Amino acid sequence: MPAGPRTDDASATRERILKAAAAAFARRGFHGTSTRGIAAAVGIRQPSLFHHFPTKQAILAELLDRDLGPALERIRRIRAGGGRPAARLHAYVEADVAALLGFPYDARGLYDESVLEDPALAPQRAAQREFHAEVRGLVAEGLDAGEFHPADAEFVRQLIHAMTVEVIFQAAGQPRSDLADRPAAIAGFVLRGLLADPGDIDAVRAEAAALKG
Amino acid sequence: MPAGPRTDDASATRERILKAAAAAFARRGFHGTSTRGIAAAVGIRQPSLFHHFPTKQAILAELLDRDLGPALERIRRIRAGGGRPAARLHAYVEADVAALLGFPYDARGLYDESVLEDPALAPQRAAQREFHAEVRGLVAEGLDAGEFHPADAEFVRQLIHAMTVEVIFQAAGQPRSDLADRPAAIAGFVLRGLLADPGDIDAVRAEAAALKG
DNA sequence: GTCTATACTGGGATAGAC
DNA sequence: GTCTATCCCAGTATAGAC
Repeated sequence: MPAGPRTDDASATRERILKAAAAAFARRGFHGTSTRGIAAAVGIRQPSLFHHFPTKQAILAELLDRDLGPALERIRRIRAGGGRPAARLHAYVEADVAALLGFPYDARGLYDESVLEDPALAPQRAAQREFHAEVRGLVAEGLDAGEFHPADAEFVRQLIHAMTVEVIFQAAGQPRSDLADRPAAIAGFVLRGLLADPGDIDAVRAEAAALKG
Repeated sequence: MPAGPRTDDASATRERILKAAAAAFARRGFHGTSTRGIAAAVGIRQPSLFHHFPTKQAILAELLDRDLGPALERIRRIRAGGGRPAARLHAYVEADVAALLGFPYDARGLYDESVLEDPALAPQRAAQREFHAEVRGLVAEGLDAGEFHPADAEFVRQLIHAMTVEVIFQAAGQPRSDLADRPAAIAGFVLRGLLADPGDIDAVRAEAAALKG
């Protein structure tokens, strides 16, 4: 049990650094954010940051890990389960949007710039690739089954990604209660846009709800 | 007629700077892009940039102007015209996506970071606000007419924005011929997602086509 | 219109005291 | 674990020759 007052303080500060850094990345982008600015927001001096993280990139890496890890787990669980592709995609979009809204750090700045191309962030880049491949695979299943309008799976994946991410730009500064309907709203919007047979939407929604429970 | 060989060279270099800067902003973001990098891509030395643009921000400002000016004109023309809101929205999305695909500079890096908040870019920020207000107004018309699923107009506007912008992330490095169907594909996707009556989509598409001609 | 040389600033990271 | 002091580099922008 390596926990004690000193450890608690340290991890609390680490947490505040992650929060402040995420907020700053969201506002100014990674390159536009200075370690001095992060430190000021936390209430410590700039060099003190480096007691908690070896580099500025390491802060970003940790934020990415905390987002990507659960995201990968979610999509893999859904892909491994049963149900028709359209229902599983609906369930995935709902779960992903809900997770983004519940993410305790501001995720807006995490994926914008191509900071991921830096070799130091290769693991995170790889995780993101895997995640995208899983989503694309799920879309491809629906296309192969003839459930969706014919389209390029990667193109559709990007549209879905754009919409799920968009919700966090809305979320900033809004009360949670106003956003409770977002997961279902976005999943519904996506599926209505995709489904070859529009009348199918209610059945898909019902099956997706069953998959959740 | 202020044109001559020297002027041609100068404006040609200006053009190459805009292209190179846009590509760099897309890859690294505004803050992640150095004037040295832009100059190297153009094939001149870093200080020579400042003969063509007073500051690095001025390069971004010009790129924004070239995108926002026509975009505002497009949405205003559509809003001033007739037709039911759903058809006009379809026509707008098609026109906007087509324009983005035809934009001669890489637009991916132009709106990501909140560089627009800098006072030096206040005019561009104002233009963007106006543009958003027009789109939101068009969406609100459709909502008021009962043509769309009930939703927040600003939320819908952001979803539309995310999808139209997403296309330029796809466009990078792809042959134009593969993208010819994108405007119609995205407009169709958006309208299917929005329409309260899914069976309406063909009528909307037909009226949108008439509006174009 | 582009060059070299350079001023000046801000930012990431280290050293070492407390 | 945080501090002060400081190093070092990258980046924007200017001066002035050609």
